[in-house]
Amino acid sequence: MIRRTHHARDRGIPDATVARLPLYLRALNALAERGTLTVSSEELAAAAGVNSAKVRKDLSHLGSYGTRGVGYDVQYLIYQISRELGLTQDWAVAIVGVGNLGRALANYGGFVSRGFRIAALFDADPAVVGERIAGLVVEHVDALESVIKDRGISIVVIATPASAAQDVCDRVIAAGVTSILNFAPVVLAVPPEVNVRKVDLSIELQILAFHEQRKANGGPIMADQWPDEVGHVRERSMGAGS
Amino acid sequence: MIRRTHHARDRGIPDATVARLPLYLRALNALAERGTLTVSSEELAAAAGVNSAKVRKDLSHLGSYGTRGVGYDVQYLIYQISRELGLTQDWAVAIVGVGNLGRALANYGGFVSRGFRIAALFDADPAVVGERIAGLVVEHVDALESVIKDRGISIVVIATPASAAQDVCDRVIAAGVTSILNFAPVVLAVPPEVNVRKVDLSIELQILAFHEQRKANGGPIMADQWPDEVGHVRERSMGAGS
DNA sequence: CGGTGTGAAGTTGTTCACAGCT
DNA sequence: AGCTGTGAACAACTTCACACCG
Repeated sequence: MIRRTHHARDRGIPDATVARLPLYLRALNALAERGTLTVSSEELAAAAGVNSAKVRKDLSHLGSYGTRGVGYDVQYLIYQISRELGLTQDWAVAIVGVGNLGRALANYGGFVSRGFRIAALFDADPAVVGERIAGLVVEHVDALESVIKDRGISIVVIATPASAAQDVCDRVIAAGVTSILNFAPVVLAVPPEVNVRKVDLSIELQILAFHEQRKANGGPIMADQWPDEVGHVRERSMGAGS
Repeated sequence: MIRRTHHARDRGIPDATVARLPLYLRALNALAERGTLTVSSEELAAAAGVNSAKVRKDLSHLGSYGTRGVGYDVQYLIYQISRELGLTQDWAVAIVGVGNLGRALANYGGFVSRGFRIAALFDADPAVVGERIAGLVVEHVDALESVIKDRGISIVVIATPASAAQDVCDRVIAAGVTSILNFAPVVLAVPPEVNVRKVDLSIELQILAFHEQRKANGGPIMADQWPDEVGHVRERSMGAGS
């Protein structure tokens, strides 16, 4: 299936490590701004909220960029991580779906700050098309394919309603996009070479609720029954043949 | 012994499983709406985008709710997962920071749909305080503590600028909140009994960029040097030896 | 038969602890 | 002395494969 094992060159960076590199990068940028020149794994770990052994192992996957007895050169490490993440080039990003969330994303400074440039906004609603947001004119989603090709867009953010997401997804993939950030609450079906990351607000809340509930009722086992009026019995209800 | 599974009884559901339950729940709701009565692990797996063995193992952590040879009763499973996640009660949620993102969250229907009720909006900007959004009047952040207590708010969403996030975090924790969903791009420092989940838009993009870059340059090793000359000559290999 | 529930094997990620470099 | 880099132990998660049941 999805195996990312090419006979390991230096380039076999574990997913878990990749997910933490942006965190280190942010911490390093903060340190750099304060004029810090070098940082130990211990300090970087504290700033990123992880364990120091993890920092050292993560960074060792990029190469030996530290100095024993001293630590890591902040600027050098920023450069190496940026390069590894591909942030030394800039990426043209399109946002599809300019509702509340799409607008928030378009106006979100954090995107632009590193390597990412929002190059197009799309919506299907004629009332929204033509509107100017964050310096861009919203285009009709009909133009998706041509704009993606013309502007070299390589990452697409889907911020449409759930019902439109799969269709948009299919179209951008057909247009050659292989990296998608999906905010719609659906599981997108994509071919294996396409990379999808998902951000789902309500799932995050549900996970919090789980832990909150567990904290609340110290552990007693709750009644394992339906509310009475439902009157459900396990063995039934599937009797009907097709 | 920093063991997450402290004195838990048989209800020790793995984190990875908890994170997938909302996914199953959504898939099951979709099935229920189409009138489906039972579902096999294979079908549910397809709908949730995971492997079927994973579905069975995940569900087995909740109890034996399937029927061999048949599958799972959709309604019954919806109820059990909802109960496990704590969605049979409803949770009062506050959003702090009513910028673009905060507004989008306040208006996002997905929250309200299951168990979550947005009970307060806060901002520090006097120009925003008093504004009516999604049926709620934005309150000044000064009222944070009292409103949290009065309305029984148990989950707080932080959608402030990075600079304000830690302060807001400290205050809501002091007011008794132990579940936080953080959208600000900072690592929040919290005591161990507090649960923080983080959603970071720019980190997701950076992870995508990493994979996109790797796809682009099939595998050749790139120049491993500073643009200028920093003179770090790479000298690797000879790793093990002990 | 068809499909769940689950030991066991396999994989990935985390943490420890220390050798070895600066 | 101090701190990195890393084998090795450990822990978590995933997948397999099959006994068992309806």
